[in-house]
Order: sequence, then structure tokens, then C-alpha cells
Amino acid sequence: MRKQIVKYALIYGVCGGLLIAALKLIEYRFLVLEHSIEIYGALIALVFASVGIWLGLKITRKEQVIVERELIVEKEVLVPSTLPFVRNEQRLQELAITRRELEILGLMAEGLSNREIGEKLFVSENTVKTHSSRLFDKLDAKRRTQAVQRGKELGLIP
Amino acid sequence: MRKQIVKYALIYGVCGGLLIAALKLIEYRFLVLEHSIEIYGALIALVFASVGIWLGLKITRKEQVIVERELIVEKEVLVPSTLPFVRNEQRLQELAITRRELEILGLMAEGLSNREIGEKLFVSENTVKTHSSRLFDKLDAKRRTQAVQRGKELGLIP
DNA sequence: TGCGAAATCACTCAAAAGTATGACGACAGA
DNA sequence: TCTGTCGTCATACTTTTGAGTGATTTCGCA
Repeated sequence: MRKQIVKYALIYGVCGGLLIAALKLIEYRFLVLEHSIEIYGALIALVFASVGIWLGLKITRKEQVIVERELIVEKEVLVPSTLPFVRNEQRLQELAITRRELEILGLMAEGLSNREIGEKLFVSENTVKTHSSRLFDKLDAKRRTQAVQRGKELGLIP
Repeated sequence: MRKQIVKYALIYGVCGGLLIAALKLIEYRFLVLEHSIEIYGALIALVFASVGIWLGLKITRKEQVIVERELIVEKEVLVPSTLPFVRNEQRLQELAITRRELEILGLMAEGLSNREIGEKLFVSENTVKTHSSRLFDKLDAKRRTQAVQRGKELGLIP
């Protein structure tokens, strides 16, 4: 991701240069303003700052791999302004929570039973149980509701 | 947030203009390069794109609130920017959920067992069960985890 | 190529959760 | 005063969860 950012930044830089050159050309052809360079610079900076911010937002968003989500209903979710969720990867590592466990935690949080989770992930209910047991252990939870709550608190799930 | 972004973008724009002006000045004093405007433009664009991306990332990151965990370690917990929670009273009425039921839903969401809830509210576990049964009915939930999830979705609990 | 982590599954037993039904007192409002 | 809602509790029964243990397979990595 770091590299991508650099790459994009470079591309943007070049684009910015070209844009300014274009603006300068236009300037010579049609109008001559005072401080035009500054103004154009400001415009360029503005545009690119905006694009940058937008890009930054976009990058962080998503990255929610995990399973196919049913195709059933398109729910109207009435959650107030869902700011993009950023998973706390560090804590995941600290707690040594595996991908599978995290996945199961997520489905738990959605209110699925062990059986349903098993069906969704194509594994047996028993498997789900062992995963969740380990999960409870790592999260220091005694119940699934507690695990969910801890998970949210720790930024592991939205 | 939208407004803030615009504001920052504007500020950046202005900064960019000033920067370009400064660069131009320097150019006249020390060196004269071909296509210097373009190059500067590119630089500015690059810098601001980077800053923008960084800012975008930063905005999405959540606030860090320090909390004391147990006696041992002092861990920082990531709380998703606690915007003041406003209960959706209207929906409460629509669903005919009573105060007591809501109360129990809240404790459920915190991961308490029926017994614990009972102890906390000084009622029997059976009572908690009947309340939660009715709650599940009203929320169209089959499990407590589902009820919690619905509750959050509907703005009944934080 | 062998080790270790991850994922898978089974089986048992106990505890918690959930369903169904009935009952009783308090209390607000018609 | 009658009615309906709310909160309370019980009993009986089913289902789901969770704990504990052990075993197998897969796979990346040293």
C-alpha cells in the first residue's frame, strides 16, 4: 500500500505539472492576469488536495475480504453516518487472532448461530465451536455476546 | 465532516499558491530552468496529493481513548469516535418496546447473561427470560446476538 | 523436508438460552 | 369499576452454547 501511494503521488505530480503548463499556455493565448501563476498553483493544489483526501478515504475503506454475503435482501440500514471502519490489525496480532476466528467473530456479531455460521462457511458446527472457544479465550469473553462487544471495543469488527 | 474537508482543501489551495509564488521568486533570484513552472507545479501537486492522502487516512482513523484495563497493563482502546448517541424513541414506540425490555436489551448488548441481568435488576432469571422473549418477538430476532444487532441497527442502543 | 500453526471435525457433558403457557398484582385510563 | 398493559415469576421442555479433549490434515516457512 505504501508503494501504491508513492506511485499515485508521482502520477499526480506529473499530472499537476502538465496541468499547470496547460493553464500557462491558455494564459498566454487568452488572458493575462496578475498573480496568475499563484492562482493556478492554488487551484492545482486545491484540486489535488481534494483528490488526495478522497483517495485517502477510499483506500482505507473496504478491504473487508471475508466470505460472500448472502444475496437475499437489501436491507435499509439506518445506521447514522457509518464512518469507514478501520480494522485494528495490530491488536489482532497482539491477541493472535486468526483470520478464520475473526471471520467467525464477524458472523457472530451479525447474530448468526453456530450452525448458520457453519453452513455459511461450509464447515461443521463443531468446527465453528472450536473456533469460537479459542476466540472467547483470546478475547477473555465468556459468551458470544461478550465476545462481540469486546471485538467492537477493540476495533476488530465494525 | 464534509465542510471541514472543503475548508481544509481551500486552505491548502491558498498555501499551494503561496508556495508556487515563493518558488517562482527563488527561481528569479538563483536559477532559471526550462519548464520550471511545470516542474514546480508537479512538485506542488505531488506534495499536496501526499498530504491529502495522509489527511484522508488520518480522518478515518478513530480517536484514541485511554482506558485502564485491569490492574496490570494500561492499554489504549480504540473507541469509534463516540458521537453522542441519540435513541430512536419513535421506533421504540413503533415496535412497542417497553422501558424494561429496552433496559434488558442494553445489558444484553454488554454481554451479560440472563442470570447476570437478573441480578443486576433484582429480578429472577425467569423474568429476564420472558422479557427477552418478548423482545426477540418485537425485534424479529431469534437469538440475543441478533437482537443486539437489530437494536443497534435501529438506533435503540448505542 | 520436517516443524508448527491453522483449520478441520468428533464426542461428551454441563450450562445457558429460548419457547410455551399460565398466573398474579399494580396501575392508568375509559 | 372494568380493561389493558406492564412487570413479575414459575414450571416444563427444547435448543443452543460452551468447555474439555483428542485427532487429522493442510500449508507455509525455515
